[in-house]
Amino acid sequence: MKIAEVSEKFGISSDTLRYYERIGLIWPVNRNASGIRDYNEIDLRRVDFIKCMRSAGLPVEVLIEYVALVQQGDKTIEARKEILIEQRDLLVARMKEMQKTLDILDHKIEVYENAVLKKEKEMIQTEDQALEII
Amino acid sequence: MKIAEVSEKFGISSDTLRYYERIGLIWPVNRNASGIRDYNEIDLRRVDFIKCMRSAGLPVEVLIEYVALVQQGDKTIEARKEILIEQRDLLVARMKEMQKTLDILDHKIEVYENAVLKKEKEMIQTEDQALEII
DNA sequence: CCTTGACTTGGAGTCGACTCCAAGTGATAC
DNA sequence: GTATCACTTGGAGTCGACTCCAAGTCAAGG
Repeated sequence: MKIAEVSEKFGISSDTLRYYERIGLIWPVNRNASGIRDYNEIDLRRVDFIKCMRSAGLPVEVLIEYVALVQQGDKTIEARKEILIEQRDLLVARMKEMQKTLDILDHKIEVYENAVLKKEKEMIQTEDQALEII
Repeated sequence: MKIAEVSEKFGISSDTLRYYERIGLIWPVNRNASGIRDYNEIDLRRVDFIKCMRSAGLPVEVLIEYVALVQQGDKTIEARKEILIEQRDLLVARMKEMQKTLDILDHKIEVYENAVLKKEKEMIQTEDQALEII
C-alpha cells in the first residue's frame, strides 16, 4: 500500500506519515524497487496504533521512546509497561478534567436554553398584550 | 487580589494571565492607583472558567469569541449557546477517542503484565532446575 | 536616599507538532 | 520522447499557545 492510500485510509497526511517515520515514531517502511514506500499489514497496524495514541494526546516524544523500546526487544517490556501506565494515568486525569468541563458546559447550555425560552415567553406575552390592545 | 496571588491560586503563570487579558480572553481587570491589577471576585470566577475551558482543550480563539459575545449583552445569548453546544459536541467526541485509547492502553498493560509474570515464572522454573541440578 | 522586589509594557522567542516547498526521480500515458 | 503524476529528500515555514525579556514604574524597608 502506497503512502497516499495509507494517508487516505487513516486521514493522516502523507507529509505527517513521512514525518513520523523520520523522527522514529513509526518504523522504516519497506520500499519497492524505485524507492517508494510500500506499507504492509504490520506497518498499517503500527500507523493505526500511533494515530490512536496521538488522537488521545500522548506526546510524540513519549511515543518515540516507546517505539524505540519495542525495537530493543523483550528486555524492555518492564520499561514499556511503565510508560504505558504513566500515560494511562495522565489520560485518565485529562478525561476527568474534561468531564468537569463537560458538566459545566451542559449546565451553561441549559441556562442559556432557559434564557431563550424566557425571552420567547416574554415575546409571546408582548404579542398577547398587543392582541389585547388591538 | 494581585496577579501573583491569582497565579498561585489557579496555577496559571502571571505571564499567561496578562496574555489572556491582552488577547481579550479575560476582561480588563481593575487597577489600583499605581496601575497594578487588582482581581475581584468576578474576575476570579472568569479566570476559573477560562482555566477550566482551556484545560479541556477548547481553543483560545473560540473562547475569545465567546467572551466578546458575553460583553455584547443578552442579544448574543443564542449565538453563545451555539458556540457552547458545538464545543460540547467536540469535547464529547474527543473524550470518546480518549476512551478508545484508554481501553487499548489498559489492554496492552495487561498483556505486558502477563508477559512479565510469564518471564518470572520461567525464571523460577530455571531456578528450580538449577536447584535440581545442584 | 537608595535598594529591593513585585509590578507594568510591547515585543521577541520557544515549543510541540506538523505542513509546505523546491528540486529531483521514475513509471506510465499519449 | 515528452508530459504527467505520484513519489522521494532535507530543510524551512507555520500555527497555537504560551513564555521570556528588557526597560521602566512604584511602594515599602533600612
